Amino acid sequence: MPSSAADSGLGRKASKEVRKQQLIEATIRVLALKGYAALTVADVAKAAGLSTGIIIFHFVSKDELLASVLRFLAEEYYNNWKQAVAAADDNPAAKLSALVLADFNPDVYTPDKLAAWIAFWGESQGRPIYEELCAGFDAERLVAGERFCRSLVESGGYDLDPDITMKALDAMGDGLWLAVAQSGSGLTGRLTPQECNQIMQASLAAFFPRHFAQPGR
Amino acid sequence: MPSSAADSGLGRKASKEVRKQQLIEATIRVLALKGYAALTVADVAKAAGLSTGIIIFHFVSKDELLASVLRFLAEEYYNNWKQAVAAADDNPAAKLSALVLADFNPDVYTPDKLAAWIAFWGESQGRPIYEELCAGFDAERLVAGERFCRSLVESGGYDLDPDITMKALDAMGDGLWLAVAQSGSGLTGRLTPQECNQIMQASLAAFFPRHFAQPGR
Amino acid sequence: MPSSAADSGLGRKASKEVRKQQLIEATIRVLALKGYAALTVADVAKAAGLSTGIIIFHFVSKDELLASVLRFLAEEYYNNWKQAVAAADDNPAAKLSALVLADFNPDVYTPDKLAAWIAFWGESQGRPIYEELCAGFDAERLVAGERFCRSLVESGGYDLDPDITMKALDAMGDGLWLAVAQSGSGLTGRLTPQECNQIMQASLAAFFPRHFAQPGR
Amino acid sequence: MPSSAADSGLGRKASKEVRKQQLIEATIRVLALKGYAALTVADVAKAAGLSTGIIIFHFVSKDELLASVLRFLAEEYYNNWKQAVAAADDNPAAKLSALVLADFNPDVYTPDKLAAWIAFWGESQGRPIYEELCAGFDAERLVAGERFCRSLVESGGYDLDPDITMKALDAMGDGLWLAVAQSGSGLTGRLTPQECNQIMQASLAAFFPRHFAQPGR
DNA sequence: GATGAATGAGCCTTCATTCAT
DNA sequence: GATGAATGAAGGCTCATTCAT
Repeated sequence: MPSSAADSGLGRKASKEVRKQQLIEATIRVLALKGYAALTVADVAKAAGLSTGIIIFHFVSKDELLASVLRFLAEEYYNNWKQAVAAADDNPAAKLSALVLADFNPDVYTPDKLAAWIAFWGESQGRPIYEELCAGFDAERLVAGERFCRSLVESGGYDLDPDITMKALDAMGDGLWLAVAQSGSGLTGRLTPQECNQIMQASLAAFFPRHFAQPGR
Repeated sequence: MPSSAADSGLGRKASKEVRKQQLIEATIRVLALKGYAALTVADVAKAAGLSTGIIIFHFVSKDELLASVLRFLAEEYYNNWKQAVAAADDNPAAKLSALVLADFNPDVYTPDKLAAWIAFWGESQGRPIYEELCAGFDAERLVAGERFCRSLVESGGYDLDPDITMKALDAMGDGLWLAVAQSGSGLTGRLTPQECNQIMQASLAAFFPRHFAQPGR
Repeated sequence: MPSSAADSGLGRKASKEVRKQQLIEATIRVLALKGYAALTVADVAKAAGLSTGIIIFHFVSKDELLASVLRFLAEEYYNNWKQAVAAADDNPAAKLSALVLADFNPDVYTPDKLAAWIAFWGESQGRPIYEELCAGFDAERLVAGERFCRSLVESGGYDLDPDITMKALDAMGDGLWLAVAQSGSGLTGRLTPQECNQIMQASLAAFFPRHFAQPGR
Repeated sequence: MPSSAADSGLGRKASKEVRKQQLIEATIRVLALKGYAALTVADVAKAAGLSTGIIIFHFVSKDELLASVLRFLAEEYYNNWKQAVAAADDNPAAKLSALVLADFNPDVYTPDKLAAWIAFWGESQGRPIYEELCAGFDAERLVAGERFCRSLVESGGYDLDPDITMKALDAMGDGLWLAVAQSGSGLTGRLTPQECNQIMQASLAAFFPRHFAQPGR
């Protein structure tokens, strides 16, 4: 059967890595569409325009496929904020802003990808993969963010605990992702990545008014 | 066969409603322990100290059991914040505080229950149940919170958009729940409901410094 | 819950035998409605306006209930043709006619009852009950019929084998029952007991034209 | 695992249609052996020397498997009498004889296949499949048979109603099938296809003595 | 590499039977 | 006698995985 609409135009001779990436992306689409529990290898095969056999061939098992997807997402996430922070002006405000706003880079984060993330969150109970793959990365980001917050608190004389503030911003980021991910379901009050960006900027301005301005004012 | 440890001491002839509630609570425990995808009817039966047959007898199907669990959680959530707001002092600051802190009432929200919520979030894609049951409740809470924020903004002269502020607080609440739910997994930086309460209070103080003080200062 | 429409007006104190008969009749109705494979004890209970427990109480098991139904039908069948033959005029033509037409006595044979019979035929494979209960009765009827046929052949000088003739009439009787039983399903060309009677009389006239006239002529 | 005795020597990669036919035939064998109610997918799989999964893979559900069996039987039945009538000499007596005797063609109708038919008769209540698949075919055969009877009545001057006569012969055919099908159960007076043929010929001779002779005389 | 028929373990669901009330 | 919640064995169906082609 010739390639489906989802095939991305790759022929039968795609290299090993290209094919794996193609399957990872198909899995993300299915995860967003059906959730973790309802995802089957056959669904992924169909979404990729390939057969079920080839998935097991490349990934050994369904669990390993899903672990590869999570690994891809985690690395992409890490690279995305790392690079955003590196590219930012060399002052704590710009760095912190880059760190927390990187999560809403529309080039990287479509609702589909966020929905895939939420699906993994929901399944992190009882499965050690999530922790194994994400715990270190998460911690590093929290530590970096807290350092920037501390600099701002010290230089701006804010009455804030930098640890608590970073945890608040981190939690808000997760919550906004959830809202974006559920936007596909038509839930009331759900958001676009652009709106999230605005909400996050407004929050930065609330916590650090002498370093950030309310957006749009 | 003697009752298992999970039986809660209820005899064979518990009333229909009591038995259903007992099964709903067992389901929440399993959801927290194994996640949505790995939950089986047999797991729930074992956790409740009953047989698999009785679950279908009372709930018709596994899907209907899970819908009943979500319905229970959604109603409990609604009643919890409604009652907290009603019991609060009659001023917008107290009302808003009651609204957003109700989510961390330790009498209601154990890590288990939050993990169950996250499991449903992860599966809300592709299943209309979540939206059907929760959309209206969620919207009502956002509207109420925004009204309190607007009062504070007007009386306190803050440079804030009430809608955006409430969405920020709401997202933060969801993100904190996620952090609590994952505390069972040993993930770094995860939180207890008490810490969440503190973080949320700190955030209220950041947004509305003339109405709330930083906690512990 | 008070008695359903199917209760036949019998109160809670029905005697053992009356209650068993009530349950047998409910089973026949269910058999006609749903067939043998789909019949459940709960269906019968509902049709009788009673609980499932009482069926097992009276009949020990579902198999025993169904055996009782078949036993009832077989005995009713036996008594019906025996009595019809006994009541007939004392000549072979009248006796044979009474024998084969007894199957279409509308006081005894409603489409429901015939459908129940067919359901048992369909399940007679692999279950010895049918044979155990019916073989002797069937044989006795065939022997009696053959004797009447033989008398007619001898007295009428027909070029017929009495054994084969009786088997033909017997098979036709079964086939006509099938047609009546399926009349509930709306199958084309299906028949009423009255039409069967006519067809059977026409056949008697064909086999033994000097003893029977074509009906309606 | 080596193929069982029932495998018929077909390898793992039989074509889709061949495999489906193989499973249909296994189902007929099980139907004859255990009846409709007791038939399980596992029984059929075992009888075919295959696994249970492959049955659902090819037929979607047990119900669809059984419907496919009935469809096969109905088409085979239709083709059998159609072809027999077409091959017969071009006169009404030969056509009618071919029509009614086709049912006892020993190349097509083994006791197993007849038992499978009876099993479907018994379950036709409450299930519309039987009617859907067979009603049209049955009607066409009755109409054709009646036409032949009418020709004979007109040319032979018989005092018969062609419609009633054909219904009588049709019912007799069904009843004889029933007798053959139950021959496996050791019921007294049960018949072989050859005996049925003889009985049917005797009946044709009884109805139309100027066109058919009593067999064996 | 790629396919898809085939396998079989595991799960949801049904339902005859039990038994406390 | 009668009820109906509870049990648990059995069966239909799903789906990850295998493997002949």
